[in-house]
Amino acid sequence: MRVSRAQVAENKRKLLEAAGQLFKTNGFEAVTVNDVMKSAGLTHGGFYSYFESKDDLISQTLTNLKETAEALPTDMAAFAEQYLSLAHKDNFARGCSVAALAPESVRQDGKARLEMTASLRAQYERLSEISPGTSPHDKREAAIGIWSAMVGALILARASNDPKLSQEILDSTRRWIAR
Amino acid sequence: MRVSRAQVAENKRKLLEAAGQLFKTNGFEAVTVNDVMKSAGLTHGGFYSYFESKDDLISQTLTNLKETAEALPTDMAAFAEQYLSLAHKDNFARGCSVAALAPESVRQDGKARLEMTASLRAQYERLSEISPGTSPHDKREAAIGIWSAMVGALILARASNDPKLSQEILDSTRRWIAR
DNA sequence: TGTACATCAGTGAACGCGCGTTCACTGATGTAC
DNA sequence: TGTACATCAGTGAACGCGCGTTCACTGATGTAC
Repeated sequence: MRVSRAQVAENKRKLLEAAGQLFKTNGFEAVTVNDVMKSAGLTHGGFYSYFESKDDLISQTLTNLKETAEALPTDMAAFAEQYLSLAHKDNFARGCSVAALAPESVRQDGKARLEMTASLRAQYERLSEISPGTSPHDKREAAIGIWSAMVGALILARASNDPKLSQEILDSTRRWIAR
Repeated sequence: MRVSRAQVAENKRKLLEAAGQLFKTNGFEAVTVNDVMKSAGLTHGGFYSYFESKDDLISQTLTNLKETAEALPTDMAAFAEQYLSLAHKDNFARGCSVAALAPESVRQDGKARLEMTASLRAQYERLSEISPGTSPHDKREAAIGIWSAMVGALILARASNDPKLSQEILDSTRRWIAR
């Protein structure tokens, strides 16, 4: 049955939020249209009144993740400590979208690639402001190097099935960044 | 029809090599059993005389990738230059297994995780030997930090759909590592 | 070395299953008067 | 404000398709004598 405009807006918000968490946890392919609809309390048939296709859902979800990203801490050491923590390593659903989805975005269509690239640019600009260095050029170079190391460390710590090695990867990378 | 033992060994070698390239290029899920068999000139039905299941193929492929990994350069700067190149960024099939498959291995079964973890350990030990630092502890910490940055940079450079940004990520990370 | 038979790698049709997508229908919402 | 109708979000069955996997069969290889 038909539903109010407010309900439609709320459903779409729920769908995009659920999709973001599911995609970050299980990857684009393993998450089904039905999974996403169920997590908003709907049935799968209604999917196409919200999205044109699964590809459309993916690109809209990436846009949503980019727009709802929380503010960046103002201190690099504090940001690194939180980012390179065991808690973040284990929390795929609410964790970094870039670490979770950048590797998969390579194989997605143009819109998804575009969103991911925009997220990267935004992150480099924000990180440049709190990066070490005397010139804007040096600060940006540091921001890029630091972001490579942080994303790499999170991905590798997650890939390890040995918690001790995961911890060592996070800790060593954090100390090496600050060297 | 039956085939000689030598042919069986050669087929298995071909299958594992093709699977490695296909998985690194398209991911575990997108590559079908049929894709792998075709690339060795066989039909899909024969798959199960070589592997127990697709999961078995995945873990055997990871073992094979680890064992057939080329030797590590003896110089960190030379290694970084080759690893952080546009050529490597564009060459998924023959490129780094860790950057291509570590993000996906998280969702694989125990054997695949085990192989990936072993690959990580081996890489840290090899990189420790050519890393800067005065003590073994410092060298290992540097090796871990450098490997995080290299893998992260390759993944992010691949995620970007703007070649200029990709190049900047690779170059800046390389310079930042050597700072 | 040659022959007869057992083995088994490979083939291709078939299976069950889950996926993305479509569709006819329902009934509450939104709109026109 | 109240009524009559049009709209459309949501439902659940159904679709076509491709996947991993199974299976009966084929015929060359490997083995026993």
